[in-house]
Amino acid sequence: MTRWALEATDDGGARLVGLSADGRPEGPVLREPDLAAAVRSRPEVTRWVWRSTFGIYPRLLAAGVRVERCYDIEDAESLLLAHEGRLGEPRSAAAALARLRHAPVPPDPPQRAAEPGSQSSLFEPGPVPVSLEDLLQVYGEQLKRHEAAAHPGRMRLLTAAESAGMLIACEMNRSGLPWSADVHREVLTELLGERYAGGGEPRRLAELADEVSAAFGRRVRPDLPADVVKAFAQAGIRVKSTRRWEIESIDHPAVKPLIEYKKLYRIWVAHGWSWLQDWVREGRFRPEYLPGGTVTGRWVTNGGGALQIPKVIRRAVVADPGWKLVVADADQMEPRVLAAISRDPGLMEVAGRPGDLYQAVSDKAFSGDREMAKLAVLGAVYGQTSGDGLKNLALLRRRFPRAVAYVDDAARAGEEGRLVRTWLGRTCPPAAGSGEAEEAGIPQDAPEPAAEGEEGWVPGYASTNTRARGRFTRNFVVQGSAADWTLLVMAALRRSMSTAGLAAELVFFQHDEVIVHCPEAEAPTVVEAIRSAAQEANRIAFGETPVRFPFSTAVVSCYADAK
DNA sequence: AGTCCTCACCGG
DNA sequence: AACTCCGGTGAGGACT
Repeated sequence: MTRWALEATDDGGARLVGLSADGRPEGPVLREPDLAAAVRSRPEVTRWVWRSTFGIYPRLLAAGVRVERCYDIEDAESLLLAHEGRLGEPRSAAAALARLRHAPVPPDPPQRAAEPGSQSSLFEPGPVPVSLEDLLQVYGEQLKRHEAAAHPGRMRLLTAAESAGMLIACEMNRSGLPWSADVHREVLTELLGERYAGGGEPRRLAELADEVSAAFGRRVRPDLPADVVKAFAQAGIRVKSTRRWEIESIDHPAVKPLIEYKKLYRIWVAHGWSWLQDWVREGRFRPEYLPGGTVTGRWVTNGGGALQIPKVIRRAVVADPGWKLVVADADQMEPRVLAAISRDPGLMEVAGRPGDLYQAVSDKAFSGDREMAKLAVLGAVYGQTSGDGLKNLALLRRRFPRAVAYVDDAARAGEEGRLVRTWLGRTCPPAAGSGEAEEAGIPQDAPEPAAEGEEGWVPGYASTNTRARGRFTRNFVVQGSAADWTLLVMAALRRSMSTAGLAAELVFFQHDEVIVHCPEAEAPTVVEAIRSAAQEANRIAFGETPVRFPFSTAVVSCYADAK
């Protein structure tokens, strides 16, 4: 393993130095005039240590230089701070350095929102410059902090994996997802009808709005929930909201066109012609991926809604001529992850059988009722607390006691305000008094309300917010450990495709699903690479267990044909 | 005019 | 049968 530290200078050059095994500089800091050339001329370097992947790697990619591995100091700082339970401390390299020197800690620079078509990074370099020498102080300290983690080996794996994720995200941000604007427009016209001049609703939406109004006997705007609720009330039907699941069972002539309107309206506003205009250039949709953008470690995208592409719009994702899309998604990832992290013997055995996992669970505990088994498993993971879920959960607990105890423990830890960690050590911050955690989407304890006041409050039981936090941490250990695992899969897949010298590129990633764009001849190799990456990630993350992580793969020209 | 909130949909 | 977990998105409207 050859490691070098790298800093981009303002004039397009680089300062860089080789590192010893313990992360200390070996020899003098070199100065080179060209950043990309400095990296390209050192193919023996297997890991580049730098302040921020998003701050430097896009420049290398633009010059045609890819790197094998990296270590992202600011990302590692985030993960380490969370692991140490230090919620809300600034994560920048400058802040880390200031803490090291007991100096005033600068706040993080604000995040900039993505603009359509922009190639810029989410995190601009901070306002406080940090020299390469200072950066290496922070790096050395971070290496020590890994050793103080609950499981040092897993923590090292976590920061390495997420650094790999940063490389992959930059590469995907650059390559983009193959997108046929012509097919997209065909789909839109088919669904929505022609657009009227002036940018108003397309024909089909206008017709549906008229049908809704006719059914109510007065002018109703279907895109205004308050208007719809009022219209139903005047028709003698009380509804609390206009959500589809609430109104679809109502016997009223307005319901059918209303539901159709909502579905199409959504496509029009979120993935219509203006989306196409904003986000698709030269046959590629380029969202900005951000690894670890959520508390659980799932990625988010910034702009373009790449993780919410409606199924009907997937017809627009079309491979280049002579190329294919390899679409792969992990089968029942979350219960398999629960088996691996809880080490429940029964669930591991079930997750090691070939074939459908929910069927296997149902054969073992639910007399062959697959739907019931699936609901029970998902209920355990999501914290379902009512209805048939509870009854099914009892059955699940009898057959798979360790698995259910694992998520129950996570829920209790969350309710008690303790730190909760994924398998690799990504940490859910404890409940805190400030509003900071709540802004990050983590349910927080609130002051206990008066006993008489709150509906459903029972003396001696946890408050609504505490229970919400329990559900959150219950889900966190499974969803977050699954995110750990997929990160390792992505890293292994990227490396094996690169080692094999393929032209194949990762072009899409969505929680448990990945798309590789490759020349047709490479497709079988890519399919096999995905299979072995899943195996490798399984072994590295969880060690030797009977649990299997199969992927369903499809080699297609169009994403919509994958399922 | 700009900011924040609610609603309801999309995806996993 | 109910709408539990994690997010992004845009429109409309209330507010400053």
